[in-house]
Amino acid sequence: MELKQNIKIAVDAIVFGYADNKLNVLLIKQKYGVLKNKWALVGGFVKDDETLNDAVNRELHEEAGIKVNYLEQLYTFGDDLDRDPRFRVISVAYFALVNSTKLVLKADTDAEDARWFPLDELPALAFDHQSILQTAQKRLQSKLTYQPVGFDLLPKEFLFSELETLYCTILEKEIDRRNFRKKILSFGIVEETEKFGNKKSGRPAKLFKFNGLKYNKLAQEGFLFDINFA
Amino acid sequence: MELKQNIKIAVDAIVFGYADNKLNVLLIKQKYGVLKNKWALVGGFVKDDETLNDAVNRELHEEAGIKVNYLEQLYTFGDDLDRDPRFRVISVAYFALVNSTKLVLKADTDAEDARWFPLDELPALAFDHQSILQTAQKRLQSKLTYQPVGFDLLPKEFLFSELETLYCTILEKEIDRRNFRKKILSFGIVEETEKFGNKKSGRPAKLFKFNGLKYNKLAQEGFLFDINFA
DNA sequence: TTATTTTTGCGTAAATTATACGCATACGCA
DNA sequence: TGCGTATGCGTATAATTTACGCAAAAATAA
Repeated sequence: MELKQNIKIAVDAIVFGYADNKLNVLLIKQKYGVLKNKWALVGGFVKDDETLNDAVNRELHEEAGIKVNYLEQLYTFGDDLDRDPRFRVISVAYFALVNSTKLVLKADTDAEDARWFPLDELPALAFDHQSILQTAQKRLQSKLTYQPVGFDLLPKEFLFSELETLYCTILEKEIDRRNFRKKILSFGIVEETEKFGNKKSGRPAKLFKFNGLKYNKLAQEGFLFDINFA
Repeated sequence: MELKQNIKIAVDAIVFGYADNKLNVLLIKQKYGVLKNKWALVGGFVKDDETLNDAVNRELHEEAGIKVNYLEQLYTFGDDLDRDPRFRVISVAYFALVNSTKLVLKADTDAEDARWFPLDELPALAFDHQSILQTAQKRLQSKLTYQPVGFDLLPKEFLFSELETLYCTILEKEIDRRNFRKKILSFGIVEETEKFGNKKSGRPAKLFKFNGLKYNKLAQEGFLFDINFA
């Protein structure tokens, strides 16, 4: 077959983190190339002998030095022929969650700088990364309502109030505290620990932890986690 | 930049049709190449100057001569380095619905034959197309429960019993006829026509039609079409 | 010390929605 | 005319969601 295709294939990762009641996204500033001094998503070209999955994890490691908590394919952007001014690039975007934005971001190989940006304080982004980010945010919002991915954004042990604030922040709406607690507890996928978290004031609250095994079991049985509130 | 990437990018389409209370899939048999005499999904390589979307529509036209009713990106398969024995191929799979499997399938350019296969009578498929098809079937099942895509598989005017049977067939479960009707009607997105459909026996039933405008309006307002039954 | 504020944890009534049916109607057919 | 079959409407009951009340436990202010 004399197929001569001149399209490059890349992967990009939208990494969400959560800290101080804010949703953050990981961005990097490239040292070289057209992206010099512009903020962009973590990403790069796929090597001939690596899977898409390996490519994303490699870029995450090389450009920011992190391992993510949750990773799934988001969408493949290939309908804009001029996404990249250099040549035709099709990008497979991945959606990732990490449970601490306090983790060390090492700016290694290609990246000059790697930083967390709150979603409401974004700098100008390279290429079509702004639009990819919006797609990712929508995915996070909808995912949160039928899959307990919120735990991937929190530390292993957390307060119920933290989980609740996370839901309110991401879904951008008010949720009744008592009904939220009841619903989440009814699933049986969070467990009480003996420890207490410390806040400045108010009644001390127990720390809870997510039971991944229980979740997997229920998910396998086809249980639906309908986490919607009026 | 001295980037030398040797990966080909293809598109594949999983086209679902519905006829005689069965869910069908469109498959083609190639005339030339490694796929000679093997059944496969509609698909092919993306041209340098066409969008992914254009590529799918072109292949659908060239290989089967059809225009689909519903089309959306499904998933990008690129984690198996040996999907294609010839060289590394990453395939962006699309999910499509057509409202009549009676439509003329012209076997044109590359395809020797194009045919509808009931999901329970599939031939051996090329490459990893079997697994792609399974992903598509899951997508169809879940999509049916929160987006009224069932209408894209039926003719413009249909009987309620036909719509109900379609849901039962795709979701592979029994649904109470009366509750199903009540729920669908409650959304206000199907309208009664003056016409009657003809069946062999039983009370004559009115033909209904889907109101796409009304659906778009509700969808935009964020209305949730929860089409789940016990 | 005592009152006030804040946050937690449990509970409950009302509204809404889902589920499981009953049954009269309207045809074809013997 | 009676029977089989499919349609269209209705309704009681169960389950779930929603909207709150309120006491307990701590920090903080008076």
